[in-house]
Amino acid sequence: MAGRPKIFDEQKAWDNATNLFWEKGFDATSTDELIRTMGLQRGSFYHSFGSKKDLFMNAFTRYETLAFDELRRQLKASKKPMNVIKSIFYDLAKCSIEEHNKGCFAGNTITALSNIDAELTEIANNHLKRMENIFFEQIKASQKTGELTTTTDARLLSFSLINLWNGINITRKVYTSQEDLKALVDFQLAVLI
Amino acid sequence: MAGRPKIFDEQKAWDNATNLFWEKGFDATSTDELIRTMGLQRGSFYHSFGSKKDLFMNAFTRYETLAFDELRRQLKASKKPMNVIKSIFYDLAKCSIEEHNKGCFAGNTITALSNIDAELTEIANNHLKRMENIFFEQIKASQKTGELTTTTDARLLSFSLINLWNGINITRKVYTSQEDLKALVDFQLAVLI
DNA sequence: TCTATTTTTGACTAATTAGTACAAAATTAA
DNA sequence: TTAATTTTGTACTAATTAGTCAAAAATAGA
Repeated sequence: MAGRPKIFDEQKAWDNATNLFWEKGFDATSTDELIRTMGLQRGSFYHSFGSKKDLFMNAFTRYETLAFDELRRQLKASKKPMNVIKSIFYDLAKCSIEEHNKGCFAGNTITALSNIDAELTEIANNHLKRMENIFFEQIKASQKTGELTTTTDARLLSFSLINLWNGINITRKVYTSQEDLKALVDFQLAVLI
Repeated sequence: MAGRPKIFDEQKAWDNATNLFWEKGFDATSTDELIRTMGLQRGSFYHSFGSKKDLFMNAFTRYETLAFDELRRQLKASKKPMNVIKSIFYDLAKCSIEEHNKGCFAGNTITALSNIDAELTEIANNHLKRMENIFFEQIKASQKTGELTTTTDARLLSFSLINLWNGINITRKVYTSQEDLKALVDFQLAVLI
């Protein structure tokens, strides 16, 4: 396999594209800005990444894989995996204003595109469903091991958690106080006993 | 005051513009589509409504006034005003898929524009803060009258309610089952005793 | 060195965007 | 009837949009 070698940093190009899409959303991110941010030329962009939509889908999938692999690794490694899940929410509360404004990549996408692009909406929908399912599986497991003593239905708890996730990712854009957000998380996670 | 009278229905023009912005968001709504939907001509549009952004701001304010006036009226008229607040959430759970996909006008706006347009984001932020404050005032009042017996801090409860609102308005786009959403609302509103 | 393969480069297109200009038509008060 | 006022309709602009294309450049292997 010969050919002129790529001169841009592929990992960084993906990271920068993901970050830009996450911050500004699919529609408000122009190809011009993507190309600049990713550090390549117009032709190379379309040659290497297909189209703006292709890039978004692949960037999202890459982000999802990285995030879930890491979460599953942490859950497996922990002796109290429910604490890993709880810390997901406490981490949100600790974010800076810039991070607050980024919000949830999936939630942002669904909100912006649910009446615009069915394909991208479905990808983001599936992400949240997978996340809820990770919560569900862990809650069920922790109820078996005794880490959790609550007898509340695991599905209801996981559904409530994904809803908490969705809520905080908007609420923290409006209310940036870390103490207030922490108090909210305390209050909401009190059911996980 | 002389002058040629308007031939388009002003109320309906506002309603249609609001609805379109609500469904598709500020950026994804083009002036072409606005003009068509509002039933007027390009010249009349800019003459009567200024600019796309002016129209959005005025449409949002009009929507906000209508919604909050109605809510305050209901709270005043009811003997159990906390039931009015509870029904806000149960009503969300009962929506059709199309209504689910519309979501919250304010939440949509914040999500789409928080890194794009500070002015429109602030208007939508204030809307959610006002809503949370209506919750707060009512909870405080109902704790005094005895309608609520819980001693949980009124601010924490109202904060939790606005977060529930934000969450459900995304969650219901992903999980459209009315029973599941009702169960979530039941579970979350159990603190209002 | 030659060749096949791949990437880079930058100018190009066609469509869409928000907004403007302005004359003609319509309406009403005086 | 007329002067004042407003809407209408349409052609226009300037900027931005996503995406295309062909030629030049760089490599590995024969």
